[in-house]
Amino acid sequence: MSQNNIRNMDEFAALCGISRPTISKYFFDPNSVRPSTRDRIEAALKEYDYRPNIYAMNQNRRLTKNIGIVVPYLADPFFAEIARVIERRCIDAGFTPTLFSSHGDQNQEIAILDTLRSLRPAGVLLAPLGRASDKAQIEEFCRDVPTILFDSNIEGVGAAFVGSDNFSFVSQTVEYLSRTGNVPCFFEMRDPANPNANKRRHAYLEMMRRLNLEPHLVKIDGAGWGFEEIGRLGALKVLKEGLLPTDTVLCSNDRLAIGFLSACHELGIRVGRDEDCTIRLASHDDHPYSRFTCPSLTTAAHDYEAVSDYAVETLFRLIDAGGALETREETLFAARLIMRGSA
Amino acid sequence: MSQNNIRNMDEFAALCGISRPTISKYFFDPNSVRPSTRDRIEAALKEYDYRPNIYAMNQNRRLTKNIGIVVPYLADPFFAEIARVIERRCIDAGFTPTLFSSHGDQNQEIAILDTLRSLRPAGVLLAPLGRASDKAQIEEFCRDVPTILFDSNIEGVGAAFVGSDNFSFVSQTVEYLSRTGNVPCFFEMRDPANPNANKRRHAYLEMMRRLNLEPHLVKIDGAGWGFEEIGRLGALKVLKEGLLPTDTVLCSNDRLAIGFLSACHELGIRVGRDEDCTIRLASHDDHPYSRFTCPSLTTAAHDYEAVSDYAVETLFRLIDAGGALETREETLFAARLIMRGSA
DNA sequence: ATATAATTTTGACGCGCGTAAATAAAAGCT
DNA sequence: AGCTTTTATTTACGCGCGTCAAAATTATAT
Repeated sequence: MSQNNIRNMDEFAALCGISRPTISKYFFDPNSVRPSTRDRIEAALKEYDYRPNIYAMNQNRRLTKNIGIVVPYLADPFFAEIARVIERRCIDAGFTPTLFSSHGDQNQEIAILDTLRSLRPAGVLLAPLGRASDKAQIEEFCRDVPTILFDSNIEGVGAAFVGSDNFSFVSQTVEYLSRTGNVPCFFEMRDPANPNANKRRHAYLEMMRRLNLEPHLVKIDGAGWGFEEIGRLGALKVLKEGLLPTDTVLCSNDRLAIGFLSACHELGIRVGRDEDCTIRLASHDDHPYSRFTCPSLTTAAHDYEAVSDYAVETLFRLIDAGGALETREETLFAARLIMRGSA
Repeated sequence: MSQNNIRNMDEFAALCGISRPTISKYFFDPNSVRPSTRDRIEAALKEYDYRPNIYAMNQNRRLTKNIGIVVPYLADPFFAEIARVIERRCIDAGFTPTLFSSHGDQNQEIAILDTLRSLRPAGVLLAPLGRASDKAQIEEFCRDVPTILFDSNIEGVGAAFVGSDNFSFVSQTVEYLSRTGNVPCFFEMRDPANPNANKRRHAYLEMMRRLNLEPHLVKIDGAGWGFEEIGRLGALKVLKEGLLPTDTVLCSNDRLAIGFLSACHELGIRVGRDEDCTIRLASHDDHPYSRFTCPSLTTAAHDYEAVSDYAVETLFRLIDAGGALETREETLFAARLIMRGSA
């Protein structure tokens, strides 16, 4: 690779022996030029290591190759993991993804949408904060920018929603728990930040109705995204005051369950299926850490790959379709029960 | 806020009654214009909601307001947390941070540096992969782009390094453990990905020498960034085969310790200070989950805030100084021992 | 009020590339 | 070979803003 003193596309085109508009076309889509010219360009590219100025490119293109990925809380490894997969898919498809985290804060979420507007992305994959989101702002954003919602739905907003089927999660855990032991109570935050939490509560109630069992909701206080600590404090209170209606607890999500386990350990309460255990605990999400808790968590797992892949795929369809799909699709993927030590 | 049909800075300048070059100056640095004009611009800004085109801006500016943040592994909440703080500081200082994760992969790290070059950032905060990094490439990058290394040092590379003092971590845990019980052995990966691991091993050996105690290194196999699983498998092997030289284990980092705890639970081994416990376990990092493990982890904590703040502050100094500091500074922050249940 | 310094305006050019239309060349087909 | 279709070239303009120099204005100090 020789020293590249190439300042712009004109010079590179000259070195290639190919006209600048063709080079420009190549960089927008390598497949849009004849294979023989593509080869010549790529040979020159190898030799001279030229890269077009992205600012000049994006300024004038109808559509950039940028994709925004927004997650509500990146310190949650669940979102880190899903973001990783999505990022990979975007890069492989020739896009430039940029990752944003709202860090659980409404203002940050709005600020991100603002930043995203000026990035003029081809599309956005947005996992909203949920209850804490400013829905009007998100709706307005989605009108201007082709957006797929994932993980957490907002009715009617965005071109499509891709997520997990909360009923599938809860039905499996409830069925399993009630089949193998006592009736599960449902442990959750009183004011959950995420709409999935509400769907899970309803699913629990519905499943209990179907099974002809009496439902018990255990609601704990706490706000924000520090679910482990909220779960821990809530569990401490519930356990100390003997408020637990049954010996089988189904947490709304794994992070609450991690806190619950921590509380149990503090109080010397053994959790699991063994004879010396007094509580069974199960949960939902298959959080990356759930297999390392003590005991490991029985949980219903997201189909990470399917959700990520389908969300990305839907976004690409949306982009190809010029920014609008015929109808707003909602796609839900089923959960997979993972039986581990805690129940 | 009236409907903004403002297409460019010219139109906005006309609406302001201020010349475009002055507006341009304002957007580069609001303090560079007279307070009275600043007020007029900001009043108009409120009314018309104009935002300059970032692509046109960045194309022509000598220096963008972009800052790149690169972490080796975002699914590790430790990095997610530090990235969050750094991001905040950058935004508050009027910069536009972009977050990248190498996801533990050398090729990704190189690809990120490549992307960063074309972003022409004012500066970069880079936490390298460590052993897996292509040092030559990073070195070359740092010659072109003002870069501060953090978390993981590469000798002589970058304008400065800001991180934690590994000796401070290990000296405190070793001192505490050996004072309150049996001599600790050091539990680590045979080929650690991160250079901090090597520093910690040396610190352990040095501390043991000073205390006139016999050191024991317990090296386990495994590659990659799935430390919990590596720790779990390593611990299972060590515990089953009775290879543990003492009842006190000091893990190189919390994620290994989380895996270790998981293994202990599987084998029915109780960990902690209580009488019925057979192992004491301590570690380093104060991972966000370390307080929720069972038992909670005694660990040495990073001064997250100090590291983040000083890294950012140093980067700003570097940018102000035009991209080069007089000498390469290495700044290390001391750890803080956090005593919890595991030791 | 006057001199001086600081700020703003005017006018103009350039950045690197996208894009469009007309033309030319190449490829594919019969 | 002659035709059609596809692809590349030529030429030219525009995007939105940074930046520069000279001129005009405004603020500050004496």
